[in-house]
Amino acid sequence: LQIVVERGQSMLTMKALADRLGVTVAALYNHIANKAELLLLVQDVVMSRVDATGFSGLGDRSAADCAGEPRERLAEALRNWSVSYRQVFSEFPELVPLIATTPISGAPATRGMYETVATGLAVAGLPEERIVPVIVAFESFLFGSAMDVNAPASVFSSRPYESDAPVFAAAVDAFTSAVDKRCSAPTGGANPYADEPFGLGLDALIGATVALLP
Amino acid sequence: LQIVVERGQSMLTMKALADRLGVTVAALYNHIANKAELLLLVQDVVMSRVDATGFSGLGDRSAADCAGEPRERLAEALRNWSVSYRQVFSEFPELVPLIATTPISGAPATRGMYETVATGLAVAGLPEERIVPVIVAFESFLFGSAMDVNAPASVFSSRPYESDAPVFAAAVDAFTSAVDKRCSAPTGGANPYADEPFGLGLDALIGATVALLP
DNA sequence: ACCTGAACACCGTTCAAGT
DNA sequence: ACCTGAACACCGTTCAAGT
Repeated sequence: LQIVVERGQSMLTMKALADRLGVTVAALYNHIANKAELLLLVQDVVMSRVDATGFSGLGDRSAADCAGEPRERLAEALRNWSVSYRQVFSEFPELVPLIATTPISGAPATRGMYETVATGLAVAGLPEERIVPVIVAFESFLFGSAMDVNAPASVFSSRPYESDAPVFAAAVDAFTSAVDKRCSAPTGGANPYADEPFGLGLDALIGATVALLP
Repeated sequence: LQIVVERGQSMLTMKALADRLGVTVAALYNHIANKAELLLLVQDVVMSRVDATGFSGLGDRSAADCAGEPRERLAEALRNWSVSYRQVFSEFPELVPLIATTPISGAPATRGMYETVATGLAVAGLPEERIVPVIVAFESFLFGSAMDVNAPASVFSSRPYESDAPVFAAAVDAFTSAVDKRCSAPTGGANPYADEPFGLGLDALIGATVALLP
């Protein structure tokens, strides 16, 4: 029955909408202690959709056809994982603040993902005490980026008031018109203006991470 | 009277606690349209506490005693701004998701900060169409970092379950014991384990930004 | 112009009572 | 073991009525 509850990764996460199970609100409390526990279950099923498989084959030095040198392969794994991570959580923006401050105790899929990523970083040669800082730095950026995707495309539209911020307004115009010119959305975000900042920050973090390798 | 309301940057932002004004909840609706408008006012007063003054003197090439070369000075301005930004919003974590997705229309202090930062980046020589992406990338990281500060220090404590994530658990141990050894908190965060990831990501973003200068 | 009191629809949670 | 119905304390919002 919990499995059905977990399927309710859909929006709002309100009990009223969890009544798609054709059940009273009070009945839910026979299966979960409180809403926090429900959100933990949802968090874990959402986290399980993040693709961290790129970190798995990082130790295979024997294969002669392994793509590129180790630095390149780690960069690729970090990039794919980050894109997937942002993609998944941009669909559940209301979960972001919760996940960012929630202990992972009792969330098996979440722990599994951390284990995969940590293992990949370790076999790539990252010093052990740097693994967690790297992961946390990436996650901080990814959480913020996921929220940014759900910002309205007009976050910076201060059109009627432009006069008191001319330089910034000009920079917004220069950026938005540059984006409008090349129409394709590289990482497929909903907010077209969110992709370039994401790529810029992601490249910076990846570059700094591979620079930590011996 | 609104000024007094703005003073209520204190926690909870609930109307019930806004009754420190010795007034009924309903009376508030004579001054604001709804809670969203109130939060906009709070957002702006919080944003006004972010220190962006480091970007102001960036154009002074005449002064012979200007500290270091332009790249160094921009890096310093970005660092001070980021530390202040994270510091301020780590005190109001519940505002972060709101601010990250709220248009800045009608928020004068917020617009003022963006103008200062944008001007600093422009005079430093950053191409105009890169200004907004850089700011957004920084903010994404800063929002995530601010939430991370408010995560319990034990976000990664999966003690009883360690067995199924041995590599990650070892990495957590290596990191936490390394932090515990050097007791000082560099940026003064509440969560001592949040400072190193923040510094790591911040250095990465700063490095990538100055690399964009011609 | 500004405030109060009462009401409304919502939310998370509890609990006695049923089967 | 699992569900219901009713109740509780809370929240944001509205509105008639006061001064």
